[in-house]
Amino acid sequence: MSIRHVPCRYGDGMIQHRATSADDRAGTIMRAALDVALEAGYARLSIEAVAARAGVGKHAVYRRWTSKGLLFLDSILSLNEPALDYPDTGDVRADLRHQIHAAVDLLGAPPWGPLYRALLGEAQHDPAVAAGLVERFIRPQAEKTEARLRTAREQGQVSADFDLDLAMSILSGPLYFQFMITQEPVTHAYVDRVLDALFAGLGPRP
Amino acid sequence: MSIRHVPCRYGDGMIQHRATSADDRAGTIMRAALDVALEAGYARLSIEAVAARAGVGKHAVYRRWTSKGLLFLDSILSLNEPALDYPDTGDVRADLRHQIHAAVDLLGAPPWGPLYRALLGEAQHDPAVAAGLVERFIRPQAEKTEARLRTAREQGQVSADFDLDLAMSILSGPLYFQFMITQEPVTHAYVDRVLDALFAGLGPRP
DNA sequence: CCCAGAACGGCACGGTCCGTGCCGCTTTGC
DNA sequence: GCAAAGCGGCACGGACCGTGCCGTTCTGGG
Repeated sequence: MSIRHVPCRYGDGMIQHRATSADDRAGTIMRAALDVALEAGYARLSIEAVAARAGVGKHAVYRRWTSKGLLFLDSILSLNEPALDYPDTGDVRADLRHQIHAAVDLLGAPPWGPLYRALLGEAQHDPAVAAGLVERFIRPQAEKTEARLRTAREQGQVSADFDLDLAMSILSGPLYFQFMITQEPVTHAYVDRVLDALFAGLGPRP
Repeated sequence: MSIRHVPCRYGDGMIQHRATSADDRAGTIMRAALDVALEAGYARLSIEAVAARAGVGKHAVYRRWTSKGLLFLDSILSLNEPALDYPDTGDVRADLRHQIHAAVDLLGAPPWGPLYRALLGEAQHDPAVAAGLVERFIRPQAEKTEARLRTAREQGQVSADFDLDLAMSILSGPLYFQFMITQEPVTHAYVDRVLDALFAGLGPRP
């Protein structure tokens, strides 16, 4: 059996191409990219190194991805697209805490933490990577966050005035700040302190 | 008159070197780096291009900076180290708003916005750049923010429970998220919405 | 079943930029 | 006034880039 024009099985960063059920070349290449990045660091991730590691020609890479950044984006997302959903136990703070702890455990610490940081760095230089990252990872997460907070707001667990469009920025922003700017570890304790501060607000309470 | 071992006149990223009052080579090189970055983008910023633009040999660059990232860090900071102080009018929200608007105007929009984004991207790949950026720009800003909020807390304008160590993360994090992750414009209106949400808090008000 | 076309691995190429030597000259500071 | 250090210019080997061109293998429509 053969498939023609596999519809972005490996993401929008990929160029469409033919493939068969036996065509694991794209997967092989992405796995090789992760291997090289894990072993040598993102700085030494080159198309040549990936092709050599995967045992394919450079054309096989260039035919599928237009840049190293998009290859790396697909490589990372091919592993982590599942998970990171919100539970709904009825207690929004507990649910947020639980989901953010899971996200931080996955993306904030080795082995994936350094690679996720490198991907975010690449996004600062390559608009295509930034767009793909937002479209395929950040926005879906933002929508889940917004949905969970909307439910909570209807139940009176979140201020009726709260601007849901800002939810992702306000909840994740401080954690990304810690991760990307100060580059100190993002611990569960830190997440908890941020959540406490955000729910309480800066303004004085009567 | 001559000076020996100029003490980091151009920042910690620089290697110590002799200089005289007539030695404007470091300044010339940094200005050339900014010129090249502004004209061609950070991606095409190479030591060779900077040296050629500055009219110096490559050694003159390598003798002063150990990496392209540290040269770029010094170049950016050499322009923007002043300003960005907090006023104290007695109204903490107005003061925060005023200072953040100024910071966003300077670093969030052309011509410096794209270069600041590139610098933050470089910091994701080069720990020395990240460390220098935090030490020389982020931490001083954090301390100013903390100081202003401490005063406000003593005056009852900020919740007595608020964790001042988190001030910079919580106030700046959402803006950096918008700037680096979604890469949408950081407008004054956006800053105001974030401030409103942070002061109100997520939790329901009685 | 066959064959045109596409993808393949391998190789080589010119190009850019790296970081480092060496040369001969100028500036510096004891 | 002289040794040392910095200087611009130049050339080098090396890493990767992105792109051609081989001859081979796979694939899918007729």
